Amino acid sequence: MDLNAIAKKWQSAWEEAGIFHATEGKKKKYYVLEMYPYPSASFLHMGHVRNYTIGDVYARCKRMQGHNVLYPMGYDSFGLPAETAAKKEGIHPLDYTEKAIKKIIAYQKALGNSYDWERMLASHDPEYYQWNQYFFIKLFEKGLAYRKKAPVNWCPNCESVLANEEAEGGKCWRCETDVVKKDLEQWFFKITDYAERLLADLEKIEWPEKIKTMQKNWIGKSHGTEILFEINKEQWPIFTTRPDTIYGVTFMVISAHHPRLMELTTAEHKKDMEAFVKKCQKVKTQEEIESLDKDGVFTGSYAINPVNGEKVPVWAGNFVLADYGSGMVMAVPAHDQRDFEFAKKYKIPIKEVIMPVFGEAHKNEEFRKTISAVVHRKKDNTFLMIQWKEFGWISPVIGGIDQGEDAGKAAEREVLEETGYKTQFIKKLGGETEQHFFADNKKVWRMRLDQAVLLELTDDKPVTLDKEEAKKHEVIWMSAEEALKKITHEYNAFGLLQYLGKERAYTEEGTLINSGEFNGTKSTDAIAEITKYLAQKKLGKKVIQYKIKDWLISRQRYWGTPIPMIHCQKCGVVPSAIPVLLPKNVDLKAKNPLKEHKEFVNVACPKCKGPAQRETDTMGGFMDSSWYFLRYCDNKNKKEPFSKAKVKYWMPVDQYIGGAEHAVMHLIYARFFVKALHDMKLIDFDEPFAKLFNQGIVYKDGAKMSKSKGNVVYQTDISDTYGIDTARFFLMSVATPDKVIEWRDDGVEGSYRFLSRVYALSDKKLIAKIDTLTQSKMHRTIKGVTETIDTFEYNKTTIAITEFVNYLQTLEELPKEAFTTLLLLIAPFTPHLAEELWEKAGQKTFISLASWPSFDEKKIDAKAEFIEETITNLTLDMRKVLEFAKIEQPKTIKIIISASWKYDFYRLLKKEIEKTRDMKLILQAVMAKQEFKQYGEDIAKLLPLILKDNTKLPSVILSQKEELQNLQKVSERIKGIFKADIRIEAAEKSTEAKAKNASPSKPAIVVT
RNA sequence: GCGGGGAUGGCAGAGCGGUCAAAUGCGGCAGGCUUAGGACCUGUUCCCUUAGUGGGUACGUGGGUUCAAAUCCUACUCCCCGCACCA
Repeated sequence: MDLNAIAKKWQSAWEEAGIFHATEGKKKKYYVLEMYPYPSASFLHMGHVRNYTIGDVYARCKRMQGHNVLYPMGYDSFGLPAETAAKKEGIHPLDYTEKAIKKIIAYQKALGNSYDWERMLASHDPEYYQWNQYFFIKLFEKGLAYRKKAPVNWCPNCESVLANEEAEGGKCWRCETDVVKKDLEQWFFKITDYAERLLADLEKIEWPEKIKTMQKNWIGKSHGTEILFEINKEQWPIFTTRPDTIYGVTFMVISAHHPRLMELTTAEHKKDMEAFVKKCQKVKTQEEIESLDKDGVFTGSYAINPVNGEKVPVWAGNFVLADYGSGMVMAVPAHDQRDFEFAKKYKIPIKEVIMPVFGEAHKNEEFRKTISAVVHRKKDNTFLMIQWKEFGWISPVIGGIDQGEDAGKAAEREVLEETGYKTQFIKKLGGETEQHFFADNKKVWRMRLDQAVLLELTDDKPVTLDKEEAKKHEVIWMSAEEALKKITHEYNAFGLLQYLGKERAYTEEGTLINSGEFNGTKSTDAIAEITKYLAQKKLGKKVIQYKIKDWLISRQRYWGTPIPMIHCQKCGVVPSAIPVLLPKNVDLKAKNPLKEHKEFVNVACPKCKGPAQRETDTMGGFMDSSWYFLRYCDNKNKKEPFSKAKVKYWMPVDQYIGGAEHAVMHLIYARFFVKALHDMKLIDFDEPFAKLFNQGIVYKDGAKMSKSKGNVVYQTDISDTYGIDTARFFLMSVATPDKVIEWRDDGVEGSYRFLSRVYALSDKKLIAKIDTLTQSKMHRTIKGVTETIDTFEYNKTTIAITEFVNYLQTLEELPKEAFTTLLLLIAPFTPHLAEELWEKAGQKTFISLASWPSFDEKKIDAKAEFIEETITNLTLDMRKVLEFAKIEQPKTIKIIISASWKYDFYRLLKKEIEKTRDMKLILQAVMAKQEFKQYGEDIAKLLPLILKDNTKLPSVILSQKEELQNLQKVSERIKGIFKADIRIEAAEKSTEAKAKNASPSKPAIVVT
């Protein structure tokens, strides 16, 4: 079996016959799409092989199931990697890219995927990117493309914009200069206009929940209130989700990147502020941002709190985002952790306005005066102290104490002493774990997150905490929630919380205090009430905020689609005629090659014909990938991006396949783009991808395969030795395709051996007739394969196929139908081998175009399979007995069927063996799965009785009648196997069974 | 910190209330075939005991629900993957 020769043979046969070319037709379409790759010039590794195979299996299966399948491939060929690689190797990006595409096509063809190569596209091709420009202008005309200032990475030394990759660590990749953020005019798409629809329409699509959640978080809808604060006689809006804390505002913070920051900065603070802003402008690495300390400078201005007229200082801070909300926040240090940290650092007052309370007891005035609780919060231990009037301080412990008794004990004591309370340590309670409790009373609370124990100590002896013991000591077990309710209701306790430690903010809900007329309101209610109050005074309103930002499309790079705009002094920004071709003869060493290219830049204004300049920014690559799936539908169209009719036929993509790393960027942009085109009436659907599948990554030595790490296994490493079909089959059989897998060389051999066994089957004699058993197994396999392919559970598919092959292997002669069915089922996985054997079996057509076999549930004959299984087991057992009895050729065979406990069966057997060495047969009837389901109810009824006797479950449940019938068939076969006479006798109930009274129902049926 | 997904035999990976000492593959062991090795075939592979029945311990840890739990609930621990100073 030369799998490489076979692969070559069929790959050229397919290509010659052009069988994977899809044309629009009447058949039901199915669009399978893999995310188009960046054309790298290096070999494909096993990760690529896996990704592409996942799609190909699906596409092939759908094609065989009678769909008109569109399965194209193309290349995301614009972008920084080509530019960098080209610079490194001194070749032009165009030449580099085209060479790379040629290479990758060759590698991909060697995979044997059923791509329609005629629909290939590459985004750097003017035939493609001119339509980017077309759409750009469309979006511009719709007001969805606009220009505004935005920060870019800027190297002051090179005077050049840097890509994020070039500014890693905040240093320029060329000169190591510190990179700064600089505001430049940039192009944006107004994706924010679509935020709500992008969120709502997630309901419409079948995507992994994980991706949907990521998109939801990315869009980040939040309901809140916009509140106007007066600063220097001017109203400044801020956004908050916690208007209930407005009385606790002790300062304001404006973002260091806020465009109007300087307006608020008074002369005396100007110098400090400028230094601060400069400091904030430095590009930070991710780690730096994470560990960044709150930092700020006072502006010198004051804001007036609209609800109480309080004057609070306005600070500039590094932790406030300029482009979320209004770039300024009201700071409530008592109830927001960030504000808290800032306030601590700059010694700004902290004013508490939310009081944590539990239950409703706080509404009772009397308890307010007499009962209080203290929460002491430290970084890791939280203690709740409750004082109630009859008992004094009680210290329940919430969490933490088991891990570090000493720390817990010390901290707790500290709290108690701080409150002026004399503590008494009650020694450990409980069994193995040391647990500490404090109390001076006859009641002790112990609390751990979800449970609380109230111990009523009748004397000073420690009590254990297990339930039985607890009962004796009147210990009450309850959930924390219940316990708190009990405190507030039954014991009339009430928590007035203060933060003794002042180490962190209280961000939970509670009741308002120090909040004027809103005192006593629940904080959750206060959100609405205060918003309403502000709205009435025209000082605030309810608003919805999204985290999603407009899509920055501009790149200050050469290798991308030129933005088709012209800047004219007179007419402003004017769309250019298209296509605007990317000039090839540029100085690639220049800081910005397009800007230096005079003929490109200097043009006449399309409106006034006066001198004007072309936009030199290019579009980011996500523009290309936002509509390439539409272009596949009509990739040769020279007049328009696509014909509406063709797109209408093929779109939306039925099954999209790609990595989860695109969860937010590409997958949101494409959805936005399609919605925008839909609104322009260019297409009639508004979601591009009906179903999405995320494949898992292939790891090796604990890391993702990558050239730089040197842990790459290339396509050819495996295919040279074992053939590409082996690689495909192996990769699909290791795990479900969405799982991360670790590459291991040894498994491949197993797959190769398996394919060899499939190949060996083709040497068996094919017969026309098919027996019921084979037929049953066949239909079972078809069913399993069909269902598991559909849900991408390919590893189960391969198992179903393997089991079928194992069975077929046992047959002397192969029913042709079974064999061809096997080939059809395996064809999506190992298409070349399948074609070869298909041909060998005398078929004239391509298996790739053959019809998928259908299954008939009725043909799955559980009984036949049951009998077969019985015989197999029986034969094995018999052989063992024969060996044991040292008898070669038995004269008679006595069959004993146990329909009952193994115990009884083997007693009988033993007896038989002792009685006569002529006994030649053991039969152990094995209960099939179906039978169990069928008789499950009866078993359930019997169970309590059986269990009373401590007896094992019956191993066989069969009706007597059915059993006898099956037995006849079994005996025939056994007779053949052992070439002996067979006698079947009714068996008597074993004496042992009787003696043990193993079961009240018929325990054993012995037929001899 | 927030959100999502996990933890199963030497390894990978199914199972998701009774047929479970747990599919399948890899690896290990023994036997057959071979001059030998490889390939292939057969058996075996948690522990104790057996010719066979039998018993014990097991699906991250602790509790719970159930006649019955790898499977359901609950808490904890650890791992992975996203997002992250979003007010």
